[in-house]
Amino acid sequence: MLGLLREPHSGYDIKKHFEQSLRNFWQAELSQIYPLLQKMEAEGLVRSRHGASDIGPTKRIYKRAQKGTKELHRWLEEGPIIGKDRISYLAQVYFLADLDDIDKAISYMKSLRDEITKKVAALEIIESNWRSNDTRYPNDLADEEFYPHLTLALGIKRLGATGEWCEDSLRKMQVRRRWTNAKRSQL
Amino acid sequence: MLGLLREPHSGYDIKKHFEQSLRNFWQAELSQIYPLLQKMEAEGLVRSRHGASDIGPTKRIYKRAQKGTKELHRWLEEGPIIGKDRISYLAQVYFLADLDDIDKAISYMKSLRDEITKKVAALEIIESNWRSNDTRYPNDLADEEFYPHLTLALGIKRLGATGEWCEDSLRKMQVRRRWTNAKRSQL
DNA sequence: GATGACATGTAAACTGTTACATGATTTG
DNA sequence: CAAATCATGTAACAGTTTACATGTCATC
Repeated sequence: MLGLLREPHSGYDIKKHFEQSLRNFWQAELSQIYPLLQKMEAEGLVRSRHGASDIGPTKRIYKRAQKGTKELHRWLEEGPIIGKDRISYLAQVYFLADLDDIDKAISYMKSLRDEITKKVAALEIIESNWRSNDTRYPNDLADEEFYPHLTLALGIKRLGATGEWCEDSLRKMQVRRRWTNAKRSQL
Repeated sequence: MLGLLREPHSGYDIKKHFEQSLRNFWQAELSQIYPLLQKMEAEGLVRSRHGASDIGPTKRIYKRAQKGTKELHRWLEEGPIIGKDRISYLAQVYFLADLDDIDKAISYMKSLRDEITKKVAALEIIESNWRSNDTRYPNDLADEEFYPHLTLALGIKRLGATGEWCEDSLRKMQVRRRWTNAKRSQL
């Protein structure tokens, strides 16, 4: 939130940012955003003023205060925060054996692959649009756009790797299915 | 938790599992595990009995009930849960421009690369130990071990891709630094 | 007998989601 | 004027972490 509030934005605007550029690695609901903005204002990290909307009712526009910038920089200079990412679908994969049904496991993996494929395609469209709308993309972008580009690039790379893993896994699982069927027909 | 409780375990044992094989995609504290076990028992998903420990005080041993197995299978058959993973360090990367200091940004990325390198090395050691202790690894493993192997393989693959992205990003950033310095010396 | 690992829990604080509630403004 | 979007919020619940509290058993 502090990062986004380098430029003035309303809570509603912030939600749009979460839905657009940040959605690959962070999300937040309006019901979390509004109280947090109020809390941050009480703490002196941001300041608000009223602003007219181009379209729709008036907004409350927040912007980072000096204290907020200091806090943001402190967070950035702490170094990378890693190691706490949860991946729900991996928890499911981990326990697929419990179904004791290789066909169900394979169809699980296929639908995972399909979802991943969709997501990577969506990111690639974002990137190709960016590329065609800005001749500076990617290496001559201003810093404010270059770092977001890096996060997009990682999103594409990771999802691509995940898609390949799905295909690898499917191949391994299909081999196991043949094995199982061979055994069964021996009975 | 239901997945793990196919075999009987105490809360303390479950914590060990989270610290070992599941740590790459899921974690939980004892203070979350114990109340949850109690809640699940009240709901009839698991049953508990007392059990002696090899070492240390007696344990409360939980095991999945039929209802728990049903619930686990329902969850698995729902299909993949995706799209809500948060990656804190990407939020940091996104806003690195705010520091307005390419050297700080580069040292951020270097320390990210170092952390990723460490993690991938740790996973590779787990895998190579597994491989040397079990000749069936990976394709002839029993299902109960094969699916955990898949999650380990994805962990390695994703971290590897992330490490490559760090190196790519560092190269791009170093080019930008030279650019900035060239500009500065023109003044 | 001190230390550390084993073992189980509670309380308070914090974080996040879902549901509810309200109302303004724009567009068809 | 109906529906969609814009805009801001609260309340209840669910999930998670940190700190606190207690006690057992094995090893040095």
